[in-house]
Amino acid sequence: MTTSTTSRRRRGHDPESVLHTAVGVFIERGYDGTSMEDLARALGTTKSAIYYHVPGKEQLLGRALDRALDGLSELMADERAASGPAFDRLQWVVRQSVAILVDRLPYVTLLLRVRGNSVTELRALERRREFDRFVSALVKEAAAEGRIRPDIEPALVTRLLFGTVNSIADWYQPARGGSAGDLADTILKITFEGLRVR
Amino acid sequence: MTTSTTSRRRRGHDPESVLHTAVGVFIERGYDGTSMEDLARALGTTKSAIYYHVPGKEQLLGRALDRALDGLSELMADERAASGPAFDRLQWVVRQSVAILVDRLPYVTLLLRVRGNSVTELRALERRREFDRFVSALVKEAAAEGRIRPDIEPALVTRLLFGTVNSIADWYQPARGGSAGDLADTILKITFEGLRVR
DNA sequence: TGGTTTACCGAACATTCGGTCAGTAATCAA
DNA sequence: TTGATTACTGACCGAATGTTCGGTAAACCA
Repeated sequence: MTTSTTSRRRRGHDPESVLHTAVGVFIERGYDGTSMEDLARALGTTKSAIYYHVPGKEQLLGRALDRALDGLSELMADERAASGPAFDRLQWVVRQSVAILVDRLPYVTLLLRVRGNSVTELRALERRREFDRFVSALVKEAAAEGRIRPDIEPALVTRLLFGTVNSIADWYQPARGGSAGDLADTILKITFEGLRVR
Repeated sequence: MTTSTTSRRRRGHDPESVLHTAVGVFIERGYDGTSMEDLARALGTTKSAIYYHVPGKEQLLGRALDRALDGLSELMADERAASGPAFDRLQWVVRQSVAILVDRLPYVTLLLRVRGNSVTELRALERRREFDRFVSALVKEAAAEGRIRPDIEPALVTRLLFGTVNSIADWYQPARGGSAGDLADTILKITFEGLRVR
């Protein structure tokens, strides 16, 4: 046996490892605050070596955002988001969103910070808005079913519900925090049953 | 009467108006994504004119962050956060936090995006952590009182509760959304009573 | 062994960055 | 009227930015 997995490669990097490291640095310093020199340092190489593996800084961001967004797309395409009472589907979507967030943490973290500064970011924002509309419709249905409180606008419920979910990205550490399932349970408990003891 | 308010000023800008505009642009494009040229364009002046009124880009950020943090400091110093049952104090702190967020929206928005890239940002993060500890202690007390559910870690409750509150900064538009008081009512309803109809 | 490909290096590119500075027109108090 | 102050302008600075390119050592295939 020679060195690594398949089709042995002699040294260094590949597009995947560059992306992985880049996303980490992007999160730490912000995308705009990260220079290619910063990336090179984090990878232990030179700027020009990076360009051998990936086409540039913005494409690096684009690939990262797509990983997060593909997760959400798969979620929306799932049959479990399409059949049954809206209330149950909503809970399933929240649970799955937590799972995706934890599973693809760095990519989703990056997505949540995008503000639309470039074509890449604008495209990502548009795909993200699609998911928002999807959830919003679910909340509206669940309200129509009479299963969630009718005294708060569905649009506001959606925003606050996913504000809670997305805030995970600000503090979750895979090593310390519990499993994604436990975290989802907690979030569903708080958001649907409330904090107060009764 | 000559021109404006007190001590008439002939043309243009002052530190306050520069800060106000700068914060808007910082939010739109991100601090690192904003150049002094961008600021000059937004102000309808030149880069060098900006430097007549303010010492530089980072100080601009520092002043903005201080406005947000001073709000939180005043909150912590308030007597209503210090006496009475922890449960009531916690609700008061949440309500006040929403009020500050809405009242100083652009400054708080900026604060919530800080990651610690410079001395200015690190100082801001440290002050923000102080507030987090303050809230965390309150949650712990309220749990000890038996008024909030005991089956979720106080630290996690704090994070999710303020994840919900802080998410306001991502979508609230003063012109459209209701008053800060109404918004706080809604948030307290959802977080303490839950979404589910019972 | 020889030629091709892979994976890089270092230097350089044009551009943009935050910031400085000498000069100046307009307004001010005296 | 004059001298000082205010509020700039425009040219410029060195450093840093993302990206390109000519070269090259090592590994590969024949």
